[in-house]
Amino acid sequence: MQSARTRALRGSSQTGRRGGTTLEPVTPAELSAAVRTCLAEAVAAGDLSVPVPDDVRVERPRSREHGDWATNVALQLAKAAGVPPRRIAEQLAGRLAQVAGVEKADVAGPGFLNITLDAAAAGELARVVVEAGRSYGRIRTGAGERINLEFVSANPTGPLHMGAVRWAAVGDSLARILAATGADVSREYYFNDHGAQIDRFARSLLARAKGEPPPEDGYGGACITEIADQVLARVPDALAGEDPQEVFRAEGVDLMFAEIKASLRDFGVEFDTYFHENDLHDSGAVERAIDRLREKGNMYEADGALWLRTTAYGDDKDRVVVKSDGHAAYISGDLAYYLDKRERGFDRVVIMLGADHHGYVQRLMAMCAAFGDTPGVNLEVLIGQMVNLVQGGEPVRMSKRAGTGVFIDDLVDVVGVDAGRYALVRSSSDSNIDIDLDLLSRRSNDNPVFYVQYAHARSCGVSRNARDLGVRTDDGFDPSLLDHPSESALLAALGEYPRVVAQAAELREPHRVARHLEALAGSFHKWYDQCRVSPMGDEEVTDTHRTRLWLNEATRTVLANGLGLLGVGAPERM
RNA sequence: GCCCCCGUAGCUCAGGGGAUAGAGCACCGCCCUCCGGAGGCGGUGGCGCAGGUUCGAAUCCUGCCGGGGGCACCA
Repeated sequence: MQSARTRALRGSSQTGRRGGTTLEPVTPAELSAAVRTCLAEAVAAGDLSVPVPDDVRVERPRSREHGDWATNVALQLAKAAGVPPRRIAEQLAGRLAQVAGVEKADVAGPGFLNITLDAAAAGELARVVVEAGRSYGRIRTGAGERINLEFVSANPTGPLHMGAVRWAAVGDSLARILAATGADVSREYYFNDHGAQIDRFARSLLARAKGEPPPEDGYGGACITEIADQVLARVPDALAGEDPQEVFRAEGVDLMFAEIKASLRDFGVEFDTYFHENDLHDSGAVERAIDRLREKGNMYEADGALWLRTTAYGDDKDRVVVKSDGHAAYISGDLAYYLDKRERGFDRVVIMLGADHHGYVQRLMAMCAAFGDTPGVNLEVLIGQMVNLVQGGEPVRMSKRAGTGVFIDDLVDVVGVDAGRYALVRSSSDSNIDIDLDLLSRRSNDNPVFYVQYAHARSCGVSRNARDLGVRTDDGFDPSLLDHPSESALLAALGEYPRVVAQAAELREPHRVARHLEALAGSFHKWYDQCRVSPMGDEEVTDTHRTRLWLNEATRTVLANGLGLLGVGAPERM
């Protein structure tokens, strides 16, 4: 009987399993659809009178005893329908048990529906994953969206400190995840080369070149010395010219920017566009944005300054756009920049900012509305919390002014790109995170990236070994043989992966991918410990070996795809 | 004073209303006769406090306490 089922599955696969009308539910999404269909049938048959939800959540229960998958849909519907939850669940259970591939459906507790798939249906997922390969986990939930994702955008007055590095890791990963949902994503760096802090930077360089102490409001540190020296090397008579500060400004910003770009590239982060703030002021874009807002009736003059009426859109006070001295205020650049992005065709303008800028969110949203756009849709501002440096349990103060702190290249030098990126991306951006300098300097392996990377390397090793011993995936795939509890758990983790990607994209939370990979790696290590892929000694190669090799390949695929979304390498050996 | 984020195991952090709250590190004890022990198994140990909503709250709401970050005609 089992072999008949297996043959049927193989047959259906060859004729295009995914195109069939009587699909066995293999992925959680398919199972969810099956539950919904059963519900609709029960309603149509008059056995139940409840609204049928568009989406039924099917989840992996915490405990194995509760089956492979579970849904609380009966509990959700009970109140509105005025029907006891267990009765709804019982109706569903009866119908669901008839669905091909479902071994049993049990009602538990107040009205949970616990579903157990037969091993063949669950194991079929291994084939789905392997055949999809790199595209497993690439979904279509974001198809058609044009997203401009701006992140880092640090001022070119020094190297990138840990806070900026966090956004480099998180932003780049988010871009990869959004792209995996089918969205057209453009990475952008707003290069702030206009305004007073650049003047301070220039004065600081000039002072250092002259051997004078840094200006009161200026920057210090080794970096300033380096840049000043490089400017002098590039322009030997920089101090002799008519406007030495201008030379140091232009050359210094140029050098600093090149250094930042190089560091980011070494960190695996490349931007599609580096946008210079100066261009907005030079091109007349600022004036155009102001004109646009004036047409909308949102500008007014008072006290010799030009104001944007942001209070009309939820801000707590109006904002000065052109100061009474005639200079453009900082926000003027943001007005023009936002308009520019929209005119370049982006539906969604997403900006990642550190918590020290959160007070700016309200006026940005007001600005978006003042243009006639919809805040939260056309403009989204993601606020991430700060990185704290800790040494010996004590906080370490960072100061850009003084040139102290830990910078991107320091991190890469000490722990490498993979461990650095992973450590920064595995936590929610809503949390402050602590980076312990002692841990970094000890080069210890307690970064969970190794746990995940090792799982990938191990699966590569398993694959190499099995193939050396003559195990092939060409034939012999019999998913009903994947019936060990550790295989069921591993298959479940593989099956959840696409939804994790979708959720990470929707919530803009890349850490969910990292956490899921850790869970997947855990399931894999357990499986490895309990189920051999390669034959032992002079043992014959059987379908069990071959089928397990499929599962091994499927795991390796998902680990590699997931690490790819984090911008972390998936080594074949460690 | 007002606004945002956080408070979960000794430490660093997960847990977008669900069943017995998890992982890594640290600590204790096991597993090397075969696919890599950077692993597996077992143990110790926790939701800041008080109310509320709910059949059900770490999760949602309110207040308090504690930590972090903000509240410019600075950028």
